[in-house]
Amino acid sequence: MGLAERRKREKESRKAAILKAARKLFFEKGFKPVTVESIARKAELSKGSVYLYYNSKEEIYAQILLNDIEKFNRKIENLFNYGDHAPEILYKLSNIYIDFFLHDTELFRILVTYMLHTEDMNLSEEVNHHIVKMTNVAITIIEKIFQYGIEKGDFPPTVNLRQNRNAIWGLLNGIIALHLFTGDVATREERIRSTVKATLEMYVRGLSDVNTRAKA
Amino acid sequence: MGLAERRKREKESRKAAILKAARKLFFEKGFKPVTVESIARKAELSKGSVYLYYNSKEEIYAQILLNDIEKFNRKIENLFNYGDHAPEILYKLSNIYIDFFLHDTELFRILVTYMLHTEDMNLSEEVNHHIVKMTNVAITIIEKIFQYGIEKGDFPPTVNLRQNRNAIWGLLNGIIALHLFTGDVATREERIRSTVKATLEMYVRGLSDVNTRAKA
DNA sequence: TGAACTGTGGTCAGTATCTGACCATGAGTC
DNA sequence: GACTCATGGTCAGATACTGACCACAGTTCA
Repeated sequence: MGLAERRKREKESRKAAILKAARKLFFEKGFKPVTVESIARKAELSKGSVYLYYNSKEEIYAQILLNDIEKFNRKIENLFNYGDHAPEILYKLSNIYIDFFLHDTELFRILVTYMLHTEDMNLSEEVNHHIVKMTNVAITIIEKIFQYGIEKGDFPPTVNLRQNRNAIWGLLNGIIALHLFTGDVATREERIRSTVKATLEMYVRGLSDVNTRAKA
Repeated sequence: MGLAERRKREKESRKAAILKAARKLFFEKGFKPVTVESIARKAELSKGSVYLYYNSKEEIYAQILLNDIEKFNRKIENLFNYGDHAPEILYKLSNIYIDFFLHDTELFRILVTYMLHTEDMNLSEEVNHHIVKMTNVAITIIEKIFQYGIEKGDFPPTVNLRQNRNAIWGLLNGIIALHLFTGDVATREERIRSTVKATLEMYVRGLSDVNTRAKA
């Protein structure tokens, strides 16, 4: 409650307004079609002011990614704290991951592009770093779920961590991609969630069958 | 939702912040002891900025008075619209008037000073004008209530409008003044309201008695 | 009584913040 | 390969804000 505090508050409020405006536009149109001028107008500022708070259009984009990734990390932080069985944790993680991309389809496009090793996105090292980091976090957590599942007896001890981790990661992204870019938008969420759910159930059943058959 | 609108909004927000800060300080300490610097600090601005929005300390004060007076006027606007009998309207007006000064005891002090014709407040013509105007509005409404009471048969047609108007105005201010500046603050509101209520009831009964006795 | 002191309303030169015309560049067109 | 167009980024000028400073009224004290 002072003069300096007020100015600091207003500065942060400006930065947040720019980010909020940019997020909406990026979400609607993607990266390239959004002009800095349009971000400025939506944030009720001039273009020059936008450059007072961020050094480039890309920096704005990177900041949005960073925020989203942090939010994702916070959400998966507690996955193991509810005493769920491994398949349930796997299912919860999938839904968090789906939420994430329903909220930011553009990020998914970047992620896919990144995974395909194309360089035409022309993203900075910083942005790339965030994406890599997030990808690693997600992949690592899947591996941890399998590890946990083995320890708890949900999965047979013979499952190959790395192999299953990659399989889940692949099927998750594959299903999301398939539905995110095709079909009716209105039914998209429902289609993704139900397909992922069914596929995961099938997959987990398959894991146990292997075990059962091995025992028989 | 545009750039110009945002700047206008922020300007108004600054003016409002200054007024809000000043109101609190004036209410606590009166006019003189409040420094412009203290208003600025409470509004999280510098003194110079305060002078960007208002030309003088007195102008700030006048603006607060004006706002309060306008609020008062809005409240009494509908007094006649509920089909109440004249004594009830009189009672409601009294309570609005009491609310007004419980909210701004300093204004009451000014009003009393003004009514005593002393010039030591050194208020500008503008401030004086507002006070006169408000006083006139209140006095006029009391007279109207008596007029209305005669028409509706609540009061005998023989009552002298001007005489009764002055009497009510005097007793109202007298009771408020007595309790506002004496006794325990905690019980102040209750003391004022109950005394005014009892006095008004007595007064109205007196009016009718005159009528009854005249008829007998 | 008047010199010195004190406190505060009001000023203004300096600083921070904001703006949009302008420039450089790259993509698309013929 | 010259031209047009769109847009990311720059910067000189405009706007908003700050606090040291001044004038002066009121107070103290010899």
